[in-house]
Amino acid sequence: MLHLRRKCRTATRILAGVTRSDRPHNGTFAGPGARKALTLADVAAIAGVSQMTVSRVINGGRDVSAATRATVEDAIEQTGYVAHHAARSLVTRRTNSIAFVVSETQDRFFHDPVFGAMAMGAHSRLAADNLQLVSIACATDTDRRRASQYLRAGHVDGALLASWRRDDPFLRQLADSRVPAVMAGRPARSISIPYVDVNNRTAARDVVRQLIDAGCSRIATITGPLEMSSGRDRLAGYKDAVGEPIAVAHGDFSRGSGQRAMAELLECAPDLDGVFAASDAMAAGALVALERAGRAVPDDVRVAGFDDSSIATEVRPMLTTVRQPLAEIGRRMADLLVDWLGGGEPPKSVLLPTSVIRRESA
Amino acid sequence: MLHLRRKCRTATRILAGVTRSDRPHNGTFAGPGARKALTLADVAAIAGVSQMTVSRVINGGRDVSAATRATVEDAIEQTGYVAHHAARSLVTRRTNSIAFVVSETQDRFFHDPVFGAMAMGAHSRLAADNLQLVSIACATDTDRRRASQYLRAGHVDGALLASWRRDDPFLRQLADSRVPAVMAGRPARSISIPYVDVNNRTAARDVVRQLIDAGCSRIATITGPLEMSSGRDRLAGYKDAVGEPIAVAHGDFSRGSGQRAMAELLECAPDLDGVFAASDAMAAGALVALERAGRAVPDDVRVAGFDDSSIATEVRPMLTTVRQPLAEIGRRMADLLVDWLGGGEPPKSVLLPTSVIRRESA
DNA sequence: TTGTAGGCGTTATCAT
DNA sequence: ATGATAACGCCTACAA
Repeated sequence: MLHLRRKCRTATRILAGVTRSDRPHNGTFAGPGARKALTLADVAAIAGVSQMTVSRVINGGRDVSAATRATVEDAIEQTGYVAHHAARSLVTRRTNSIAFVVSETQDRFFHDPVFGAMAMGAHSRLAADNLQLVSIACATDTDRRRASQYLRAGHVDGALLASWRRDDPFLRQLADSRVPAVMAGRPARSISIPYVDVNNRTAARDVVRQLIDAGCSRIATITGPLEMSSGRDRLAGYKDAVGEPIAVAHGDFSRGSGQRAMAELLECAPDLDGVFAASDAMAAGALVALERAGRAVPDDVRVAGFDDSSIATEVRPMLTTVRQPLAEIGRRMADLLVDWLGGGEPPKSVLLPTSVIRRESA
Repeated sequence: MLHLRRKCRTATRILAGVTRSDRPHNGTFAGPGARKALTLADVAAIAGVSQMTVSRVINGGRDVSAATRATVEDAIEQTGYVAHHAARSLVTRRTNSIAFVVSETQDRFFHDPVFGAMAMGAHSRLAADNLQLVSIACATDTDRRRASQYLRAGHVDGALLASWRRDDPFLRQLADSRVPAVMAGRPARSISIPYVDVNNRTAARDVVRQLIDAGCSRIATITGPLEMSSGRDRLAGYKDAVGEPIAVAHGDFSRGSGQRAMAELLECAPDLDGVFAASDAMAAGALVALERAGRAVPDDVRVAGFDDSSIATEVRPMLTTVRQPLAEIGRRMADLLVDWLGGGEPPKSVLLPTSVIRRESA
């Protein structure tokens, strides 16, 4: 919506008088524990029935007469009663919540659209079962220990794992625990966690071949962390396509690391005419470094990324990249987990297809 | 790190043989409930002591002889025992976790660095007390209802709230509940939730004056949601500086909305020579729209943003903007909440300072 | 259709 | 220093 001054008196008038900045103020707060916590017994007393009846109404209301149900619902409405999670969970063994645990800093967690896309997919699947998705970022060992404890203590019914190094001890610990978990990307062989992944190796090979087909003969690469399957496999795919690597620089999938790595590559292999970055974020960083070095993309140097996250179309030139269905990956992870929780059987892992997307950078 | 082919045989050799893509495989999984859940009694039996002793060891180990403690710790280590959260929480009334609840889609949640910076600040403060931060995004009413239930059911000890419209019914519901919560930004007057904020109005006024000082005489604005205090106040500040608005377009703080709004502004006020966007993300979107329209920034049109999030330095030209201390805001929110949980007293709200940062766009 | 009794796994209280 | 016992608030039986 847009309002020109002339055209939109209404909007302007509505705003008048409500836009003054207020100073901080504080009303009166009940404070935690000020009001005694409401229990089933309280609501039952108000409704004039037994706890059991209230419980029934809350959990579906079956086998309750319409009249008493109405009474009880009134009481619930009036008191704002919500069943205490811990008490309920203790007996039902369910929390109705699922954790999305990413082994990254809060900053990277909230900055890389890859996680957003996955979370969106997972969220939509979980919402169908009214499961609450809670996200956890854990970058340090202390963080990971805390998160691991959190999961194993039973705060959630299961976990979705992303951006973990393939043999992380906490991953192993989780696999040994009874917490159902599904990973994005493959763990080490010795760790039995079902996963959803793409064939990173062939996908990387294909996009590098695209670079070759476009005329590149000296293609360098910026890798992801080699402790993660995706990092290793994408490097392997690059090698499959180019044979002997011209130059290899290591990043951590982040934009900043991509920029640094590109600067290094330019120094060590100034004659390169193509770069495959193992993530769009790193490719975006590479673009900045190339611009600073006065290299035109794609004319002097062609650049390819990986992910097809929203970054790919936000940067100029827009990135040629490997599309992996991020939201679908999240959805499938959630799907496997929910099935697992329902059926009791650990699910089979899944491989999803990728495709090469040609845009401006190559 | 970078490895030229010649220089880094080691790295290459290390990789050889481990990079083959594996097909999906599944080991044997215990599955949920396959192994009987471990309890205090089990550990106690193994250690040959009472549950109480094990409990003591877990919770600090005071009043336990060194010998028995060692025995018990062995048993815990050996079994991988972790106390069941629900049972413990039922009696202690503590969960040792805090929710960061943002009223946005998963996508926006994970895409706007503003939230990342806040979360980082909050996380660092909470980590000091070993509190787990869990993040929740709720864009729809269904989502918000679920999140509200989650909070009121006692899954967490308290909540950090961000990006809520000032009079959201769920906000009100939360304020009426016994869940301690601290907001980023001011709620409606009638809603008593302590908050951490900046003076959006004077900050916006100052950055618009900067535009004026730079020579702009026809400054339009792209607002945030007017249902949020920050959106309202930043618009008010803009008006304070310019008097009669040239043109006003409305966005939702997101990049895409900024691009759309800028396109509208160009259509309705083609002679504008300055734009104040109420967020860096929208300013970034505006930059794209201006580029497409062939307007040079800052030569033809000067652009100012708000937040000084990482976006401000990622786009070209880099954004002149209002710096608000996002991480500090998160930290203070966490601080207030932790104090509240400890002291029982609802905290006083806090205003943090801002400053105008001049970069390339204005 | 409704109510009563018991137990989920832990910690707090009180003995010893 | 250690152990027995009673809550915590809810739900699953079973009984009425």
